[in-house]
Formats: sequence, C-alpha cells, structure tokens
Amino acid sequence: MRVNSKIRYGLRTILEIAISTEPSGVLQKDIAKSQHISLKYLDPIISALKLKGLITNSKGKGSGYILTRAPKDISMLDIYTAFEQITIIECINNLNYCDRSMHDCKGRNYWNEFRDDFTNILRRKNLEQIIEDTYYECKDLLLTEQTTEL
Amino acid sequence: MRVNSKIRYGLRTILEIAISTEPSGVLQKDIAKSQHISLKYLDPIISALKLKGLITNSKGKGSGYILTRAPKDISMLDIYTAFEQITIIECINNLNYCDRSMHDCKGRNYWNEFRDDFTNILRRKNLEQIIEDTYYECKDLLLTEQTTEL
DNA sequence: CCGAATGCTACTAAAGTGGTAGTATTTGGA
DNA sequence: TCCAAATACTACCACTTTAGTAGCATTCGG
Repeated sequence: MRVNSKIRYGLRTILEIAISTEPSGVLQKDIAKSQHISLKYLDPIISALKLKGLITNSKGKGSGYILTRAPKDISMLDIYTAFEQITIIECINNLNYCDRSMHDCKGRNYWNEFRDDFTNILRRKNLEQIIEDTYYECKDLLLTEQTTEL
Repeated sequence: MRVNSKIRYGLRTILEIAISTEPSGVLQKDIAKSQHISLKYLDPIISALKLKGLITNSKGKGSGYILTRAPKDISMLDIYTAFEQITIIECINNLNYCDRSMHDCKGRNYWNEFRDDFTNILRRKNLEQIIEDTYYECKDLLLTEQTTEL
C-alpha cells in the first residue's frame, strides 16, 4: 500500500503555498522549480487542490496561488480527498460490488473499521502542525545530511 | 489507496482456518470452495501465511492447515506483513531513493509519522477480536440482506 | 494585442494487479 | 509398492493504474 505521486506532490505543493510570504501568491512555475516537479504534471495537481477549494488564484499573467483559509483549518484529509476517495476496499463504498451473501463475508467488518481508523489519522493532522513538525525535524536532521524523497 | 486482493483473501483464509473446529485442519480446496477463491490463486496466499509462520500443515494427502498460535496472538499487522511491507512512501524505508537534500523535503516527516499511525491501527487488532466483531455484526446485518465483497 | 501563465484533452511507456496453466513433489493408504 | 489426493513451484498473460509528456486553448496585465 502506497501513497501515489499526486497526493505526495499535492502535499508538497500546498506546503509550498502555505509557507510562502509573497502577498501575490506562488506561481506554478516556481512550485515546479523549487519542488522539482514537471510544470505540466503540476497541472492536474493544482487543479485538484483548486476544485477541492483549498487554494485559489486569479487568471492570466502574474497570478499566484494562495490558500483559501488558515493552515490550521486544512487537514490532511482535505488534501488526501482532493485527489481520491478513501476506498480501502470496494464493497465498503459500494455494497453492490460483490454478490456474495453476508454470512460469507468474514473480513468486511474489519476493513470497515480499518477505514474509519485510517480516515481519522488523516483528519487529526492539519497543515499548521505539519509545518511546525517539519521545521522542528529539519533543524535536527540537517546535521546528518541524509537524502530524502519528498 | 486500496488493500490488494492477496491481503483481503489472506484475511478471509486465516479467518476460515481460525474458526474451523476440524482437528485435522482445513484443506486448501475447502477454503477455495467456501470463500469462492480459485484453488490456484490460493497457492501464493497460503504460501505467504506459512512463510510468515502464522499457519502450518503436513504434506501429502489429507493434510489440513491449522494456526500456529492462538487467534489473540495473531495481529492484523502479522497478516498484512505476510504479504507486503508497510511502505506508504519509498524514501522512508530507503533513504537513497531520492537525491534531494533535506531542506527540500517538505512532506517526508509527515509521511513518516503517518506510517507509524498506520502500522499501529493494524497492530491494535487481533484475530480473536475480528472474529468476535464479525459474529456480532453479522447477527444484525443478516436481517437486512445486503450483499458484500469480502 | 502580445505574451506570460494557467486550463484542458489526448496520448504513452512501464509497472502493478489479479489471475491461469502446467508440472513437480509429497505421502497416506489400498 | 504405487496410485491418487493434495500442495509447491515456475511461467505466463490480459488488464488496469501510474506517472508522466505533448500540444493546443484560454485568460488577462500591461
């Protein structure tokens, strides 16, 4: 089980916007540059965040992206679900997915509960906390010069 | 993010073995039949559970599978990791995955913490609890005749 | 009305998923 | 001893998803 690149890049993108002090917002090309993400691949990522209502911008030349609300009011669940539903297994969202009768269904109840727990760990964390944690962590870790993915 | 079929079928398989009262254990073909899983596709699933040391059997004719320990001593984390590592994102297990320097890494700290939470919700639940929950739930749900996946 | 910048629709190579097919091996019991 | 029930192991494959790229359309500040 893996978090896909859209969600990973989506988090980095919204963090970049959240920590910016530019009053005019952050340009897509600047996010692409500082996060090493292709300008084009950022298209669907930024679109998803906009559609979800987490960021906004004006059109045309010079327009930058800004958050629509305070970092503490944006949870990881908001960010995650900008890209995909919490699925875990199909039959939880779609009872018609499987035609076996309930007495055969050993496992579904567990996954249902698992899905709730999974959702809650995303909901518990907001952008403000992530920024604080990251800043704190980085101060320590910079000393060791490790390489990283995201 | 989705739990794949090996893990889903793996849970159903070990539940089938756990609830059986046969002293000689449960045959692969009987699991296949009652759980509607192809006999062949059960091969790698049963292999993984055996390799992880959760179930055991004798070879040859008439051999059945049994648990190696009590259901309360088998956690969902044991079952899950019989099939795959907890990955979430690559750079957590493999620091060399990405060559960007630490100060670019906004997000990695969060996913690291997410991975711990994810692991803990799997660890918290054992087979005995799942069996109890399933039995309790089914008594209610049978009345409504809903269809299901697992 | 130019051009910087995003918006939108296709397309694609590579990897992962969910299996099936066929053969080999093991061993209880006639 | 040797047959048959049963698992064990190795390939193979169609389909879907992933992680992008390409190219053109649209918007609007100056």
